[in-house]
Amino acid sequence: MPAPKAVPAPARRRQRDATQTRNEILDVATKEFADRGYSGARVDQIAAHTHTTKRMIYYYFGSKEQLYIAVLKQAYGAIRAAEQQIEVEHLDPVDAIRRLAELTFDHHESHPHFIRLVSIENIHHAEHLRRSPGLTTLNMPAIELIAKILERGRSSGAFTRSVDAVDLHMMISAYCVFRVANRHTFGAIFNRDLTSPALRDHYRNILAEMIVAYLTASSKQTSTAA
Amino acid sequence: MPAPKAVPAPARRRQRDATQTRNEILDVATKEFADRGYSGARVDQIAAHTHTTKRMIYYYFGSKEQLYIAVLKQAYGAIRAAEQQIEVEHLDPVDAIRRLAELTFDHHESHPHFIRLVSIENIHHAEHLRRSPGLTTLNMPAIELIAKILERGRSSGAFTRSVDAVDLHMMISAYCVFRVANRHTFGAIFNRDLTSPALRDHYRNILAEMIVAYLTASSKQTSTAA
DNA sequence: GATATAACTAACTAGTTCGTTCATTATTCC
DNA sequence: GGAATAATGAACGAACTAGTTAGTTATATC
Repeated sequence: MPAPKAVPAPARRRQRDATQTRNEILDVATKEFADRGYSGARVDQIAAHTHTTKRMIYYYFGSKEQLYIAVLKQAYGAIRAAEQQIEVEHLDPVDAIRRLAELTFDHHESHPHFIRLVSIENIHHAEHLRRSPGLTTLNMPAIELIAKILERGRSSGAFTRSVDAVDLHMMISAYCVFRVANRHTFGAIFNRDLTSPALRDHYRNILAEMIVAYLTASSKQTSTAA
Repeated sequence: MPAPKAVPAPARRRQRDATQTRNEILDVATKEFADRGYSGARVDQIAAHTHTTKRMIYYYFGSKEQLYIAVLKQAYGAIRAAEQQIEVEHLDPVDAIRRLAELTFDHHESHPHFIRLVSIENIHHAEHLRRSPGLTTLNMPAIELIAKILERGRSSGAFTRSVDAVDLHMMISAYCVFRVANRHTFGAIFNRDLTSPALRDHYRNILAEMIVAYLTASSKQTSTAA
């Protein structure tokens, strides 16, 4: 037994607190990287926005790149954790997939930082993601979930197509990610704020309708085989 | 005797050619910016990949930022020009919208540079796009085209929903852009190359089916109004 | 062929940026 | 309480980078 540590921890921040310092750096770095991109982010800026100094960034993370990788890891970890929470097994297939799409939509809506980091990582050809074991874990829970719903829908006859789970995930993600990631150029060109709160329900519903329509389409339109 | 120099200069490039130099800089800059992002791009690198020098970049474009804006302008111009070429008025509404989706798909497939520039511009909150008059021209031809098809589909009864042209454009773009823009992270996580030539027809068909299914869905699934 | 000017070049500068050095202070363990 | 170790800070520097200076050469025009 390593001491019960009966200290009441008096709401006071310890003068030296490794994990808190580390976490603060990570949080500030997340914002800076998401905001300015990898090359655009400035280590000095990150330091300036913490209660500590640049020296600590190098003490804890070693380099700008490793800090960025730590930020990526944390961001992906949060998303995976959220995916684990999705509970739609009790719904019938159509409602389940609709619910899943809506939850994905809401989740992206509330995590713009994550989406920006993903965009940034794509600009860099996912080189950091690829080099980080643990981040590329396949068999994500979200895919397993979709696969199960698709299977149920197929056997119940509710879904008229055989659809691959990863493909469906891509269809849903594409819509959700685009709306957040490309809102600035889209807004500039079409003068429409895709992420305006007033339009949120509208766009969430379109997504759900689109996915359900695709899965349940009557077979009349199959392919115009040019 | 220092060489006769009677060479007839056969189809020789002019030693001084303003437009060619300018265009070369623009082409090289497009690649550099698309490849490394705005902050990641190096003016010296761009100069090194041309037949001219860095001074010429400043001679013709004034600054890194103005060069970047010129690159953006050219890229958007090319896309607009391509959109003008789309000719689907002779097809019935369902085939027309399917064709439009497929053409959009193919167009994005063959212009990854443009998609990367758009991603990069979004990282920068579209600040350059917004400040460039002429780039934010509304009433794009693509939207007009979609609006016409939607109208025809509605009145013929082929389409069962009232859909906004900009929204439909967004749905199509989201799918096409995501597949190209996010292929690296998607590939790293799901071990699937979305842009693999072997899968191109597969993904193009999914898009077309999805859009057509949405527009022609029988009204049974409207909203599970939770 | 002389002249004007557009096109061009090499080398440089001022400022930035990542990363480090060296010294100091708090905390833990005995 | 004292030693060992973990955490911290101020200032520095080497390398890089956008932008400039000062001068040169090709081309068109007369």
